[in-house]
Amino acid sequence: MGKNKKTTIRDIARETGYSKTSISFAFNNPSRISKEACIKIKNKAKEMNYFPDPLARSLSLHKHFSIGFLLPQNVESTLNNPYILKVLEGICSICQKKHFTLTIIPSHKQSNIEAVKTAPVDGIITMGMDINEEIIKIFKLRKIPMVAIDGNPSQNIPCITTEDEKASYDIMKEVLKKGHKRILIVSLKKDTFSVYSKSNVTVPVLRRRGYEKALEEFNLKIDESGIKTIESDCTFEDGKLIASNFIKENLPYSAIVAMSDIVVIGILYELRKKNIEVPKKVSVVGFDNIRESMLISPRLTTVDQPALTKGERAAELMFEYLENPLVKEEKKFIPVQYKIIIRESLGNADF
Amino acid sequence: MGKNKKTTIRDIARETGYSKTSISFAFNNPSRISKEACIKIKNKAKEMNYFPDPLARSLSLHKHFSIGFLLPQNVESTLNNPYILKVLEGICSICQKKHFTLTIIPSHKQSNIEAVKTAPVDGIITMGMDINEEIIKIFKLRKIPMVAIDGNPSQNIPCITTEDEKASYDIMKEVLKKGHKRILIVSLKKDTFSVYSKSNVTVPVLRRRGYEKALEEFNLKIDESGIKTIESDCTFEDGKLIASNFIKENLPYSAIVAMSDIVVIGILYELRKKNIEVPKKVSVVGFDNIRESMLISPRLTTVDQPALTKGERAAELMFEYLENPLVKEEKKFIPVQYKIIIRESLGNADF
DNA sequence: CTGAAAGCGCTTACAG
DNA sequence: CTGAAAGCGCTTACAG
Repeated sequence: MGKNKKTTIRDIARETGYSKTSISFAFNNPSRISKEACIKIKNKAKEMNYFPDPLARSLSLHKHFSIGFLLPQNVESTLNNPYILKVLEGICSICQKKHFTLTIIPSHKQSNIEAVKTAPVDGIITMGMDINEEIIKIFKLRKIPMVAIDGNPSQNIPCITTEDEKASYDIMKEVLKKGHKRILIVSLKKDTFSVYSKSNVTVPVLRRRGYEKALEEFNLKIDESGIKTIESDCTFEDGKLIASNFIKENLPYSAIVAMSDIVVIGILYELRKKNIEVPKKVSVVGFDNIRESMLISPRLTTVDQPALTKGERAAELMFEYLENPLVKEEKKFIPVQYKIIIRESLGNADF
Repeated sequence: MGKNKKTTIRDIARETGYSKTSISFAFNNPSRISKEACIKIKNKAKEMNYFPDPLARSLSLHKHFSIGFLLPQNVESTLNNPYILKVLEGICSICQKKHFTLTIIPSHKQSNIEAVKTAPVDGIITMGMDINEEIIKIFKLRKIPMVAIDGNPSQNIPCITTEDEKASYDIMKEVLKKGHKRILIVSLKKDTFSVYSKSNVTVPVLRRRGYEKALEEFNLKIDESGIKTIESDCTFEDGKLIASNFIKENLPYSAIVAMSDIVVIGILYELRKKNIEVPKKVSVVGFDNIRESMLISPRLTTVDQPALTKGERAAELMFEYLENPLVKEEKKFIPVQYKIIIRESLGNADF
């Protein structure tokens, strides 16, 4: 005891007189040995506090019993975003059901390739469009399945996705129907939710396209006639910052349309602090429908994304691949329903 | 390629003519071989898309390069609690820095023992007092370190803890100073944040003690003279439920004191929905100071717990043990500062 | 029902 | 600078 080494299968074999094979069977396949042997072994194991080493077991079995979640950005911004956390919860609840652990893989800009190479997982769920081709290659080399959430269908990776363009079109339309003509679009940096940005199809790009399409129908265009766009980090803090600049500039827009609720929550927080009434002075809409959206005053008009469901579907798909490798080649694409949620933060434009 | 097996160290050895030893050195200890050998090997490795198998590497090294976080409750309630998520973020940010992954271990009531046995981690961070002795035993057998957040100092496990009793005393005192005499205490179930409840010292118990002490000073006592206590799950939903019962009963209390912000947020949400003014009709205070506390109207009076810091400290302590096994025996106890946050949700009792 | 042996893919003390 | 060999602690096809 104490500092010595932990008990191994060999110790139990020695002590019981059975072979390592039998010990192993006692734990994994009791029907292969006699009842008597099994009982003796189990007893001795209990007595000696033996249980199979997970690492060795994994090596033999070629299984880690864990699925990975590759963070789309650094920890600070991802784990601060209620939307992502909700997705994580969905994944984790399926893992719980399957008795798997969930391995969070923080992604450094420089080293996420390394992280993906070494992560002790049976499969990886990524988030965001436009996954680095090199990362995809590693998955293939490691022969582990991969599922993308909010992925880009064209990358040939099974994915669970919201129709971002259409949803953005819809919510912008709501804003325009209220008569708004001077609009500040709070965009996300182009590589937000991109494990590694290279192509041009990312979530922010799609959402922007949706906005543009709706604007067009009203003869409006970004960067012209009072429609401006700025980029923000996907954080509460950046939302506050944007709002305070907005205030300094004397509220040059009648509506703010943002690509992420957490940013909007920051904006609303700051506006309220400065006693700028919403939607009287300015209307605000978001995207995601996180819990905070219905807590804040006024409650937020936004696009509901079923984050929990997304996580669950992704994990379920992953387990399908894990449990039935034959399915693997099938490239699935699972769309998930969004919903426009109209609440008080959107009002009529004040002509 | 394709369906065949992945490239191993032996393939590279065969192709380059060097031994497996040299291949390994090229990756882990280049100074042990000639520059020329190293280059040749690296090139061939790149050409053949070789990288060391993480599992095999772990087995040899006896390291997983991952630390575990044992969820104190099922996924649904833990990953829904912003306080716990903030702790998780703290842990994860340290893992990111150390290039480790973070393995979330969902805990089923029946099988968390099993989960702890098999989790592929180098150390485990738990949350909550009163950790099951059997679980502690497994850590010892696995020879992996353990750090408890909100742990019970008497259990002889290094822990990061808020002075729950004192903090609860302080906040209750604030409520009493405002003249409240009819108070509803929304307690957490006794085993909340307990991996496995057995002893009597759990977070809810300590908080209750703090409340009682403050009440005593005002000659008040739980279950007497208008002070009642009810238990809730640590969820937003249960908060809503409590509030709606409270409303049905015609607001028999002038103040609600709850042990968890997320519950309070549910309560406030429901009160607002029913147009019960806070703090005019009833005052409300919480515990944790999650972000939602300052978003909701009215903003919440509560106890600030530095959740992020807790997670960071716990992880840092863990890495200290991992990097310097000699420190291991030292039983550290790191207290973390709380702070009473006074906001609008607490008002004077209406005499 | 039971066991000897090969294998999982690495790392590393040791010898040369 | 280099390599043969043992070892990490399991699992399992195969033979008896």
